[in-house]
Amino acid sequence: MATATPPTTGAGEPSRTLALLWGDPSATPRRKGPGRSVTVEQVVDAALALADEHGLAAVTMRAVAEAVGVSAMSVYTYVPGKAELLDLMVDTLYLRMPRPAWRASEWRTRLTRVAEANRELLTSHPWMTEVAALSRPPLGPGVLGKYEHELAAFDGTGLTDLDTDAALTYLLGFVQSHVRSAHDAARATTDTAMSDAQWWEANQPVLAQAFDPQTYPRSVRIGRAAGEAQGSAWNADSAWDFGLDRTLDGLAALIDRL
Amino acid sequence: MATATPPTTGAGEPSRTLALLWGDPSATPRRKGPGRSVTVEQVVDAALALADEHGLAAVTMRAVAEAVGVSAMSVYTYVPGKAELLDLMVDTLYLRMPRPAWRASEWRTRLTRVAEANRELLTSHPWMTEVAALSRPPLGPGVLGKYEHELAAFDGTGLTDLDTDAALTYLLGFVQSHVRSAHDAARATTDTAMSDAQWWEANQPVLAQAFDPQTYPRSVRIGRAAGEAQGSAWNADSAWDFGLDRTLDGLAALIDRL
DNA sequence: GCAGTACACCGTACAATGTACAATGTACTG
DNA sequence: CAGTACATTGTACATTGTACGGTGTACTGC
Repeated sequence: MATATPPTTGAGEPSRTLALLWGDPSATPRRKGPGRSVTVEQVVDAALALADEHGLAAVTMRAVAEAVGVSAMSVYTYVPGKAELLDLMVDTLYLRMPRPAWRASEWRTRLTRVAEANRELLTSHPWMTEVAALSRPPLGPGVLGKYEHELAAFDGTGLTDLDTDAALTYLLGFVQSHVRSAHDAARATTDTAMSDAQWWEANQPVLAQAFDPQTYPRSVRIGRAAGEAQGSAWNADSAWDFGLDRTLDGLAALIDRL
Repeated sequence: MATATPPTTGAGEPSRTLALLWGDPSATPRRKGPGRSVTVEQVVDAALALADEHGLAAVTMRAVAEAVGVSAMSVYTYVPGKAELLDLMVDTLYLRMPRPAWRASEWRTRLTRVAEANRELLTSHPWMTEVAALSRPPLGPGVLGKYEHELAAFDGTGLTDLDTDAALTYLLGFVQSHVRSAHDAARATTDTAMSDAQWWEANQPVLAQAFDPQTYPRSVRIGRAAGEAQGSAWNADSAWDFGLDRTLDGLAALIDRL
């Protein structure tokens, strides 16, 4: 960051990002200067590989540049800045998601597929939960195609247009929230190189005094119960099943009422 | 970041953070050396003020130091590092939340209050959605007190301990996800100094081609409908009402079934 | 009262980041 | 063939968290 003010995305030419996202139709017949050594797609793929293998923090302009074999500053001739690169990464992955036709007649089955597909995507690319916004995504072909496909899963539910949109956002919000929690939990045990049990053991003296059953009766009881039942205070698969059932039941109250 | 490896939190002495969170009972009778110029609480409050007024990015160790009137490095005699400072900030705000007794007899009313209290907190301190983890929070008195209080809202629902915990996490997940979206949407219009309408206008040429009603029939129809109905593609209050109703209905399917 | 020591405080320094800027060279247009 | 637009690059700068070592202070043991 060069300045203290928040980095403005593509200041001056707001459509530059959109042109990039939509593949810039007037790009093929280039005019002057030397040929480009790589392609935007290669740059984005390199960034994706870095993020998947070493986390979002590993996606630096220099690292991306080295991965594609150009200097750091050359990356800026392909993308206006890092923010736009991240947008492209997200849209690219959205674009590559499979879009099978909705055969199932039950809306619950279709929405379960939607949720599971998103869970898989975010689990394979955990950094996306730190980047992908639900309410103001980059309007690229990936985002739009995904949106259209997932909206189609609501066909036949009888929901209004506005309710369909709200329902989809709600469903995706659950998935994102869940994967984010799962990722946080996994990272906590991973990068401290300390299991739940070890951590608990090491902090026994402080915790014994803090976790007073008189002051926090429910917390202590539930903490113990959760630990015994699922080996840890938080189990990803249990939470997923619980949350998805609740979400679909919540939507059922709207859909099946009609 | 001094090294390329991820910063380990309190390496060597894992209970240091906990001692800080719980107010370090053996801290009052200090032994040697000069008296401390400020207190941990002052440091945390300064960091909170910075985050609230200028966003999370404004919370730098130097800025915090200057705000309390010490040098940058002196902050490290109060907190082990920035990660711990953020933990303290979160726990402090949790600790200060009001905890009114649960008078309402209807569980839906009580859970609505829980959701609204969290929405208010996160809306007043939007940076918390970037920091606060649902699944592995800092185990301080604020987190624990809040947890206990919110668990109590489920008294009388007949849920098992495990289900109560899962239900609370689910409810809070919705709130966090919602506020995050609202924050993203607000920031998008704010720091580009461009309204929804202006943005749409400026990108008309590209968008007209991209938003093809043949390829994306539902998206185009719904985008238009949303824009006309609520002036923007995403309306925070509508989304809140929708989501909260769905969440409570989803839980009702579990609770009222008993 | 004095020596010793533990600790608060601070200045300096370093590695890493995004990216502005200006120089250099290339390949197309007239 | 001259001119120019553009890809590529090295250097540079501001900003970040924090490691390190020096300095002075106030308490402990004699």
